[in-house]
Amino acid sequence: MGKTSRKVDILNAASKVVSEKGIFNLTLDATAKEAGISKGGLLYHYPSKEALVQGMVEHLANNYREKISNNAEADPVDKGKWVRAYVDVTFNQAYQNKDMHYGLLAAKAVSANSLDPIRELYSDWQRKIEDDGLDPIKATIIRLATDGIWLSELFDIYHIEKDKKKAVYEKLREWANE
Amino acid sequence: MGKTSRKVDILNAASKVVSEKGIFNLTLDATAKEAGISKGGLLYHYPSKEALVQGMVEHLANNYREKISNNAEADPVDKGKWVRAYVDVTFNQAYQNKDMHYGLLAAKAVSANSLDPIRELYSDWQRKIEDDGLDPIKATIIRLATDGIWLSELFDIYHIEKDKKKAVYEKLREWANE
DNA sequence: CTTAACATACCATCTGGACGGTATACTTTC
DNA sequence: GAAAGTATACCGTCCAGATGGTATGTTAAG
Repeated sequence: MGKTSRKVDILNAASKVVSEKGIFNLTLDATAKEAGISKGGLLYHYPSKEALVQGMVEHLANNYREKISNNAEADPVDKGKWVRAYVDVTFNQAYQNKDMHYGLLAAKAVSANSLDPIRELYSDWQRKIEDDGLDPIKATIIRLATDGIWLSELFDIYHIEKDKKKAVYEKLREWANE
Repeated sequence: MGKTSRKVDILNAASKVVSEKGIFNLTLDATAKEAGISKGGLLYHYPSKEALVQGMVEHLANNYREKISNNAEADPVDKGKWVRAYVDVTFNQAYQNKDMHYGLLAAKAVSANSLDPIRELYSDWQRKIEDDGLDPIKATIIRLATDGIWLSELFDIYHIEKDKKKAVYEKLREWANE
């Protein structure tokens, strides 16, 4: 538990508030209380609610970019490495804390352009996935299916059993190696 | 343009508010104004905001259930008909008005259990899709990829070009016929 | 005349955020 | 090296406006 910066503390607190109490209760007061500081202190770091949400989105976008990037670069095989990285990270590394979920929801709720960092991230990935040496349509489908898993967890819509999730994962991985 | 019931008018108005101004501005006042009635009138039909959102969710769940059901029943081939219905409706019929999007967002924002009708719907579909005569894992992947398309439109995260979307659609359809 | 379908007026509460202060650390000046 | 100035990181209070919901009309239909 090294010392994290106060800014990151605040972002984590905001995520926690969204996760526990929903978007409508993501208030400055609640976030400040969760982060253990006052509202004034919070507003010092993020001068408005929109700035706070912006901070959440940028933080998680950077996290994901780095994770997937690291994964792809560590892959010894070039062909399909971005697709595999996308699948692996989403299935196995993305959900310890559900930052991405809550950040996305908050961003969608707050304003249209607060999602811009995510848009950029996705365009980038999509380009890499299409240019990954696999059939672009099949690669896109692998990616979309991965997003589908993600959607179901985001909205908590239906629970896919562990075994089935694993089978899906393995099939997608298999396709990403062809 | 037939006369729709006032209740449905209100639900459409609520959807429109969410689409144009975001979840945070889905207020009773705004919904009433959009529906052309007073707040008192709105509260006569939906006695609370939660009831209003509940109404949105149930309405769209019924719509979708019916659409997919009709599609599947009209399919002359039994094997894979639910998968095809799911793909077809999501790709081609679901987005004229984005009810599902806004209803889902509103429900997720308002309370956990307001998503229950959607959960039920999805469990139902998943069961049918797995028991559709295709390889269950492949059928699930087709379904997840379809959901992925849906996610990208819901969050307006990245725009998939028309041609590519069509190619994805055709590949998924092809798989649904194997 | 009764009931359904609204409208109007009003209220208690909450929220974003502006603001004035405080304590501490760092920098510059003499 | 001490005093003065300045920047950083917070705190606690206050307020205007928005919001959900209630209470009380009013009107039209049957």
